[in-house]
Amino acid sequence: MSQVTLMQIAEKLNISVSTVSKALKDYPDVSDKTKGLVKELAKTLNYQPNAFAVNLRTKESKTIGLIIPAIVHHFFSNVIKGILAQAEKKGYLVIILQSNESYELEKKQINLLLRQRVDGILISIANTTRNFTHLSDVITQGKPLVMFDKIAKILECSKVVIDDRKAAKDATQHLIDTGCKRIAHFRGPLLSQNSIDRFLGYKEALEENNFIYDSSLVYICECGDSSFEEGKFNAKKLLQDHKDVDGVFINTDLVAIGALTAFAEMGIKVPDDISIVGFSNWFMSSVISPSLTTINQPGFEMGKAAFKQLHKELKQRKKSKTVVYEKIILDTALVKRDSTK
Amino acid sequence: MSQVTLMQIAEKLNISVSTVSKALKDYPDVSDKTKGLVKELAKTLNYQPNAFAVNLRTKESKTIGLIIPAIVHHFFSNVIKGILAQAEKKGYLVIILQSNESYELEKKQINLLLRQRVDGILISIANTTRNFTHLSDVITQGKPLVMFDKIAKILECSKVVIDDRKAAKDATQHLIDTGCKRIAHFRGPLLSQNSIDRFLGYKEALEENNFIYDSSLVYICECGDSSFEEGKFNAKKLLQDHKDVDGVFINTDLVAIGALTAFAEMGIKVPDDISIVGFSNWFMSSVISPSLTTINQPGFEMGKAAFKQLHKELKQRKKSKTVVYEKIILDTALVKRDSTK
DNA sequence: CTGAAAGCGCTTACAG
DNA sequence: CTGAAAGCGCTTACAG
Repeated sequence: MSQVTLMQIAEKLNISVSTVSKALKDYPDVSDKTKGLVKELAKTLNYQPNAFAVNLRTKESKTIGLIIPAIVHHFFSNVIKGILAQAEKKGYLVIILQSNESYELEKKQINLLLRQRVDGILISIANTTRNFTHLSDVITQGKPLVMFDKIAKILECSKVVIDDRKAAKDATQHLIDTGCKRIAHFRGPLLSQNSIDRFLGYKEALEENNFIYDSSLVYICECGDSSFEEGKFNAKKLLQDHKDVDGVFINTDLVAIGALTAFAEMGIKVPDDISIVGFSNWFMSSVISPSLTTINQPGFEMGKAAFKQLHKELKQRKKSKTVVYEKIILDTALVKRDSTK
Repeated sequence: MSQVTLMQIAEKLNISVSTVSKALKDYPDVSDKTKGLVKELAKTLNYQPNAFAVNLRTKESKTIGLIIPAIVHHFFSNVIKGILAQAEKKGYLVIILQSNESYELEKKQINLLLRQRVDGILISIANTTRNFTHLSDVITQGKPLVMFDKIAKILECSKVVIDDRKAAKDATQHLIDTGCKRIAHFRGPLLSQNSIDRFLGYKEALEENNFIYDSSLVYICECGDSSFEEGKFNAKKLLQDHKDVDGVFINTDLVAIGALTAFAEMGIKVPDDISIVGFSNWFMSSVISPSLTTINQPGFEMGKAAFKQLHKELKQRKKSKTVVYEKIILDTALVKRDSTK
């Protein structure tokens, strides 16, 4: 029923609490006989060390915090899965918070985690986050912080990312290789670092192939959030503005699927009239019709790598070694499907 | 840098630790002057109470555990979102674990959470869970447990669910109302409670409308996991076995989308040749073509309701009131789209 | 090989 | 109004 303590075991065995504690932890200076007795009784009483007391003594909780912009999101939920899988292996628990792409909330959540004394923090920052002092505070307090996917470039800490620019360049190059002559781009939120990098990759591909960059072909997300609706909206606008466009590279699969839907409604044939490449490789993209050519973004692997790096730093700090920040770049790949020729 | 303690504040102010503690918590028996001084200094030093010590004293951590079969899943990620939103409001943190539909893992995770001394547990059980002692242990230990969606009917605790049977009946009735004469059912895993209830709803609708129940029209999930592939597989099998089927009620949207894809590949027209109703209302179902008629399952609301109930029980226990278990049934609704006439 | 003691940082019943 | 003291349950350096 109520919780068994070291004290209770000690009393029943007529030995001291210290000896019980040491016996359970296999200290070499306890006799095998005592160890046997203690362990047996602990087992029959179903003794579980009180984590609160252990945490207070050892100053660590074997718990980390994770802040993520959105959970209902194919890519991010895969990242979470990767983090949980790896954390479980190493005996860590994960407290998850959703920032909802809000800087204010993110800041508050960092404080919550710090107050809870988590051992480290994993974060993918909100689109609206411009100020990073709440994050540098984490590092100043001596807690490891690892950023993934949506990172702050200027912050000194470990990061796990993909090469957005290169991936976007590959996507655009694929449109060029399959014969597109005039290629538009839906670029998502203006200030998101991923969006910026993907935009730059798009531009770079155009330049390398001697295409003229035309800023009127680049559509920004008006609504702030990269959504299905936005894809529909921009697709319609695109058709009004530019009748000659024959290819679009779209920032995110969800938006691409919105565009695909709008094109279908308007009788535009994909890929015959317009080719589309998305980004992320959501499951949905493989079952929509036409299925969507896209860039595979390895969410599960990213989650695993992020936790691994955090764990590495946790160990380095424990041994008072100098912590080495790393930037881990995961591979992306173009997944060719039916929305391109 | 390193953490400020009550002791440090007390020394700087030349008062006792007890007074500092009480001042910060606005005890009425501390002078306003002292309170002012303490609070001011606490603020400038950025004092944060050490959660480990507070937990040890108060025997609660304001943290709950959540075990869920899968995270990369539209419905469950919505539930998580609802839980986190509500937990945040009440000042609780949530440790999330994924059981992967494995009973063994689920059992281990319950123990992990118990050892961590979470204040309560929220769970949707694995399909493979037959034995519930790990769950009744939670209740025996005096910790509140609330189950949602995938519940164990025999366990005495609060539950938040939908009426799977009624919803399935509505789905089947819709097929009947739109003219289907011979209706198949893809029922998912044999032993999952939800699957059983949905199957019973299907059967009930048939009976009420004087349709003859034909068990050869019911397809079980062979692979154990309700997947896209399973939908494709069963759809093909269905066409081989029964040329006369003109409607299918499918257990889960993902499987239904698999079936939709297989039908498209084989030149079967939906809904002209066969009508389909899914279950869950995944986002995907609204963008696929033809869009899928389905049952809306309110994930976000379910998450909110589950946390609310847990919180209620937490408060009841704290006040030593008798805890009243509740069964909360949330409304579902048929969402008519293009896969039915 | 065993145990007494100190201490992690807080809360709260009690004394003054 | 303030403070000394006990205690939450554990860990570990130290003494014997």
